[in-house]
Amino acid sequence: MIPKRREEEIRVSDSTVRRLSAYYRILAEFVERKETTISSYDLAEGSGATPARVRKDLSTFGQFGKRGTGYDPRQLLAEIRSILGLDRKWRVGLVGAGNLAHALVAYKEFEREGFVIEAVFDNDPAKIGQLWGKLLVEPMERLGSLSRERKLTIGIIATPAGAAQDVAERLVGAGIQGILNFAPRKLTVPDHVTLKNVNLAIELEGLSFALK
Amino acid sequence: MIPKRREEEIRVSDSTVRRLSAYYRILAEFVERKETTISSYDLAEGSGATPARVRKDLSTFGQFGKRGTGYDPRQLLAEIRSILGLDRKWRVGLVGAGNLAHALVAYKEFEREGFVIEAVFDNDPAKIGQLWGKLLVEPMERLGSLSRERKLTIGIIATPAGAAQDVAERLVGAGIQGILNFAPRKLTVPDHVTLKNVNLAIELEGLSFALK
DNA sequence: TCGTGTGAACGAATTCACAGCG
DNA sequence: CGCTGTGAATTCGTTCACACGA
Repeated sequence: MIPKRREEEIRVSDSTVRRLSAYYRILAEFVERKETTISSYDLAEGSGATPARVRKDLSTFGQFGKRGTGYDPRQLLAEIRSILGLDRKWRVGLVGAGNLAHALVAYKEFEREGFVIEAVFDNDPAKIGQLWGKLLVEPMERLGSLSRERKLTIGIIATPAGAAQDVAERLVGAGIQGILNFAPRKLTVPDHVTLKNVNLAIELEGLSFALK
Repeated sequence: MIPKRREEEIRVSDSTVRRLSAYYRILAEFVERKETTISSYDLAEGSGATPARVRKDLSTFGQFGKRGTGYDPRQLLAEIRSILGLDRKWRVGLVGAGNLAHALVAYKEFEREGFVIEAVFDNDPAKIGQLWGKLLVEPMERLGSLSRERKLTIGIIATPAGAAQDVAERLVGAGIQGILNFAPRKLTVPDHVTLKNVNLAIELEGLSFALK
């Protein structure tokens, strides 16, 4: 209802952002089911948080609820969409045209949230020129020119570990603002570029530790 | 050097486990390069932690370093391998034979750390019977019998969201101990089964928030 | 001397508990 | 009354700083 003024320089932790993502998905379900209210208890149950935590998270950004009633799913969904920056289109370039890239291109969730893969690059002649849906697999040489031409803002690295740092530098050189790295290698990028890493092995190691 | 007695019921946070995974990879590089020592500063730099944090993390499990010198990479690698439970073989069943599954089967890191994919399942007749390297794509009906036959302990769900809960229940029924879920759906499993979720969209949403 | 191991200090995240409002 | 919004209390994770031993 009353969003907080943006200039207050709110500090938001990484875990808060991850929870907002979780709330976002629960809200989408509630809207889908045409529910007219949702409580912090509902959001807590679906996301694994506590009701107090949910309310604290939301209150960071404004006062969106009605006391005694709860939140309006449709409205809160819109608020969180805006908070997460999902109310705009993100043009994404995907580097490395392997199986993981294939999976990412096929991942419906991305498009739904405004992440549109606008280009796929690889340096394997056997892959260059392949048609992936509407996308043509492009040679690495075109990364710079196409990034600018198609106004890409996010790059996804889905190459083998050995190529990752080089690819990151090319992406930075092409003016990309954020990088999502799936290669199991620590990358170095300038401060003005945001880097997120996903390491599939870490999750399995977490399971291994828990089961041991 | 002196590992801590295990019965002390040490509480280890999720973030500690994730950092141990990071140290593990740095140590593997040091061993590869035949370095004879590694300090908490080296481990901190490579993992994004602080030296104090590294030492605290390690001291949770024992005293592995030499004062004034550092740690022996080979020895510390072995310790962490044991702590993470990577000193044994984990037999993994993969459900859903799509592109993501393909990527996971091809992911070299898994095998290297003891995670061996022993079976792949799908319910699509077009996929059943396909040969993936040495693996035959099996029909879902065989999940129970094959899980037991091949002593699978971990199940990976790489199906569409709609099938995930059903698959999880079949895995639980087949006696699996841990589940790694890639489907964007909240799953319910009994307490004795460990569940880890990986949601590819969450990471992109984090980027979106940071860039907005 | 150098870097570990660790209690103590600190800061961040979470939970408690209740005032406030529909 | 029911559920939000939020200070206060608490728990948990991190950093500091230094004693200790190689």
